[in-house]
Amino acid sequence: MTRQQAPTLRTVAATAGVDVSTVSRVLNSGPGDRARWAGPETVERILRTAEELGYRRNPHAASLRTARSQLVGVVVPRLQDFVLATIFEGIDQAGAELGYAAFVTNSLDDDAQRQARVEQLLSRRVDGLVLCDARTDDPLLQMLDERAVPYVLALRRSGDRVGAYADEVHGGRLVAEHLMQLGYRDPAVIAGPEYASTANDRVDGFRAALRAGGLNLSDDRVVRTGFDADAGRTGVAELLARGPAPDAVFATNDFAAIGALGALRERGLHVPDDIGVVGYNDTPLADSLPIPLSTVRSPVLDIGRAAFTLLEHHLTNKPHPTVTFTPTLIPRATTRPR
Amino acid sequence: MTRQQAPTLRTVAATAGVDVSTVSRVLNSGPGDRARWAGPETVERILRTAEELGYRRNPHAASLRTARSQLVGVVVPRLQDFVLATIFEGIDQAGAELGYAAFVTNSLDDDAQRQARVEQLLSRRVDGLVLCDARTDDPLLQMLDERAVPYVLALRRSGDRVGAYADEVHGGRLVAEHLMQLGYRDPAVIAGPEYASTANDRVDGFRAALRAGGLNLSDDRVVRTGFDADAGRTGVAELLARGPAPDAVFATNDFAAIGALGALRERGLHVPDDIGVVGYNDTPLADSLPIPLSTVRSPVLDIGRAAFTLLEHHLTNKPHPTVTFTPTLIPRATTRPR
DNA sequence: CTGAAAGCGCTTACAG
DNA sequence: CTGAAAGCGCTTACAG
Repeated sequence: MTRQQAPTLRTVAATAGVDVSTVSRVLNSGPGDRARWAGPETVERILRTAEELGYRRNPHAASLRTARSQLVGVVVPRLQDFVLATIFEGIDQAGAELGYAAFVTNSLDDDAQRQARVEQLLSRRVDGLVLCDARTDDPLLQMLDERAVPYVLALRRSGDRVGAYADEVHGGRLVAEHLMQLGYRDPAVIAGPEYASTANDRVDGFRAALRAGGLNLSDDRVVRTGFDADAGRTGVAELLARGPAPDAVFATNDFAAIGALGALRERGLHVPDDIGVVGYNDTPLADSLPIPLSTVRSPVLDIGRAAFTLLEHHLTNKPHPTVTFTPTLIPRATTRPR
Repeated sequence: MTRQQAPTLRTVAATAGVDVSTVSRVLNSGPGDRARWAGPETVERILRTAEELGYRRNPHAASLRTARSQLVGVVVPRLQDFVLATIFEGIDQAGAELGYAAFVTNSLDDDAQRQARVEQLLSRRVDGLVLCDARTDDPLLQMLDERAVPYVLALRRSGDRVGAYADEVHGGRLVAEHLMQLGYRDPAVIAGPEYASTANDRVDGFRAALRAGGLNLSDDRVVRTGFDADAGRTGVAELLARGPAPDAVFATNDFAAIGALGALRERGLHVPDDIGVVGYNDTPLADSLPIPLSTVRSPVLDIGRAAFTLLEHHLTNKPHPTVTFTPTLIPRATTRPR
């Protein structure tokens, strides 16, 4: 059996005995206003014929005509990262509900790669972009602004650009309050890279809450590394090299926290008895580790959904103000009362 | 500043003083055979003009005309799974090199969802599909066969359909040989769901190698659960409920292995002293766990790349036989000589 | 309420 | 080597 010749609007029109324009109008109207375009029995006949023939509109023809592709492009640092994969899923879900399809692509937080990926997406004629890899200072965004390309941000902020975010400052604050409440007095931070607003905001919130609680986070209690397990190991090594061990470590990412856990173990420091550890993101594994990890969870699926909605509002000239979601602290076994 | 009016072939043709057909032919030829379509200085002029005007072909117009979209659809069980995200990345990379773009979507291993996702992809007029969620018995694939939709499989097999796979039987064998070599004599298996060929093949290879080594894997040493950490916990509970503890556990997935690690710990069984544990996939975290996990690694990026190549060969009527990649054992701290 | 026509931006036989 | 023409499958003013 060979691939069936896909029926076109013309086929449907001929079979139903009406003009293609009528079929087009009926098929593109909601159940509510179909009556505006054809008599009830004509509508019924068209619908039935399209159904029987298995008609599907050719999106390329429609795009060509309307100059709208119903396609969006999503740029993430790494799709292998659970948080980003989930944000994409949210975008994809919300998009599908409105007839949009989404392309995703990895930027690897690399300038050249980001640039190339965005150009490819634009070549594919996406209607707009969701960028999940914004930098605090970001020339790419300026370029998009100049070219008037519709886009929104997600997760990572840049200036006061519109996007769907988690309240990372609040997240950092939750961690500090949790630690203070348990009696920790000398915490340290292993933070992600400077170009990510998320890492910065978490540290800021953490520091502010500590101060409000009468504690000071000195510079030698903060180390900036990356987002992976290796960063956690390096971070612990660095902190311990600087002097006496802190009584808790806040890693701004679960992977870094897990790396830290390993490094602490090698040095004979017991968690949570000798030292507390808190991560960020609530990675699926956090719950299932031999010592379940205390961490912070943000509603990342919702962030993805909201980002798409923002973009769609942008594309249809509706208001689309920034939205911010609130994270929650998930206390588990790597912290406990002292 | 408003979005620039995108230059079309017509603009380029007018500016260069030639016909659109000439521009089209020149732009669509490789550097080698451009000379077939225009004189050298004409070619040069066209290329320069297109460059200066920032011309990009409208892919929707091209698709409409050629009935080829240069789009492929990828269906994965879950993009949140590192292995699947990496396979997608391979497909996307290899596709981009040949001018293809890829859509990904989650099937969640759910029949209705898979069906719906595939239909959406087909509505978008993808040229073909890469399916990473095939089942041992799979009605969806039969449907695609009947409709003559071009597709290839990746990772999970179904019958003898063409795809890019890892030699999972070999992977299972590697685990068994590793354990026997270290002196383990009574291993158990926590296996993924029956509908996934990967889980079945790993168990088959494991069992065969054990037998070759004079060991027998009895039925009560095998428990079938799922692919996540919870499955690992449940698996351990089930195994221990059946009688004396095994001296090793092979979980066919790292997440399950990590869940197992947690459950063993709660029961006071020390890894690797009391019991060895081996996972599968070499998840990023495996290396960084407090007790680094022994596991098996398959070249999943290559599997993704190969899957795309297979599909592209299919689409262009070139031979495209199944390809199989060989996994490697990564011994770490959850197993050791007894 | 329905139809006829134009045109979106390409590619590709067909001529010359 | 280059051009003129047709047509892919839609949508949308414009008529009536």
